[in-house]
Amino acid sequence: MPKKMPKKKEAILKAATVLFANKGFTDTSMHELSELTGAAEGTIFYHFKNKEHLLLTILQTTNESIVEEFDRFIDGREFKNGLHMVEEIVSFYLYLAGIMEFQFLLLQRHYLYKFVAENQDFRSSLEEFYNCISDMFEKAIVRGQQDGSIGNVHPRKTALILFTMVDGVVRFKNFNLYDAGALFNDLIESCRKMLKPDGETAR
Amino acid sequence: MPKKMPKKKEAILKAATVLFANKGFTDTSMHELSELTGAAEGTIFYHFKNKEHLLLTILQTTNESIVEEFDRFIDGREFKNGLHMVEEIVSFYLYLAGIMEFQFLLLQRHYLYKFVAENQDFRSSLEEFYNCISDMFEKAIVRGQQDGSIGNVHPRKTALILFTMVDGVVRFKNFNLYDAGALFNDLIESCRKMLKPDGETAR
DNA sequence: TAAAAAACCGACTGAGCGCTCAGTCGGTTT
DNA sequence: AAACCGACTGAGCGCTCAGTCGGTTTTTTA
Repeated sequence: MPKKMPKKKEAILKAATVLFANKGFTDTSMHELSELTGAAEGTIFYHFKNKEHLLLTILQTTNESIVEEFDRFIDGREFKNGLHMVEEIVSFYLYLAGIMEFQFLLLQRHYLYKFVAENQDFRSSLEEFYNCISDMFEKAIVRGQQDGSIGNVHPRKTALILFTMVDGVVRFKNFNLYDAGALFNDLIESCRKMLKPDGETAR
Repeated sequence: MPKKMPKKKEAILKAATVLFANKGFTDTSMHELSELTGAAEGTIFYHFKNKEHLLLTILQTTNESIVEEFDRFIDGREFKNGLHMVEEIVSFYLYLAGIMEFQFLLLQRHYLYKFVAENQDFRSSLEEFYNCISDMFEKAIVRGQQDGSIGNVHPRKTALILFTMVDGVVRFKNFNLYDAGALFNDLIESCRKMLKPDGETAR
């Protein structure tokens, strides 16, 4: 983790994350960013060579901190079986999406994909995030199939479906359509039923 | 359905739908739109009083045609039971999201929510769309619980989870992350398992 | 077929944008 | 005490944008 960062630089990164997530890239002006942080416009360009590079920096730090959070989560925990691990990943994803609201919102915004299509650095960061999540689900499913807590499903495809599910719930929450919390129990229950071995009775 | 529309007006609506969906609202310029349609910039403002009103018109026609498609789909079909109906709705949603790619992409773009928050007309259109889909799922679930094809789940909440699932898959497809088609069979199978009555053996 | 109405045109405007740059300032090194 | 440093400043430049306006062409109507 990079420490010792100039005050203004840190303030700019923080404010820009919120603005880029809420208002979008083009709809956020450097002037607005300068007013909000108390930094002069020139200061922003002193720290970041241009607007796009500011976004890239935000995307990279966001990706790093999310991947790091998940690594720490997986390492520091014992899961009694694969199914339980899936459930915990879902919970933790929703938890993180709550406390890192703006970062997750940013990752879902479609304008990122213009940059991803044109810039390798953007692509790398975003791919790492997506792979991190889907690999985690896949590992949990494979483990569950070994210990018998999960039935005979296609690990990769089912991992992707789980990912789209939690991602969809987060999107609904970010769009202020529905409260993710209210759906939590039913979501976990749905996952259990989706994954449980054939012929078993639901809990 | 409004017929008899001036040639250029129709061309503008069509092109703007694609541009607003792919590039976003702010990143689409009226000049670009004028070049692409062969209409002069003045013509655009002759038909639509400003850029925002052009977007609103697109949102309204999009919403109307999607709701209409679903109404026709539900009316013109017999479902052998509630579960089957859920499966068919999921299929049809994915089918529509394929042939109306840009309209669905537009509906998912986050910048819409700035307008929704500030403008009642935007809000009405978007709410109608979301209610149409979730109500349909809910009705199918309730019917399934009556005919015994669906187990004891919370109808509304489960409807929302189904919605977030298909919506999530469409988003992954629109982001070019994964192919929705490759996930189709596993998605339907997941829905079946999620919904099936307790104690039954999977097919 | 002439008049009226609707559709269309494109040069133009001024506000706002990203970004530059010459320069200030307090602290460290030489 | 001179030289150098990174952090920061804000006026200003070149340019793009949404929206306007006075005029022309096409279509409808009487």
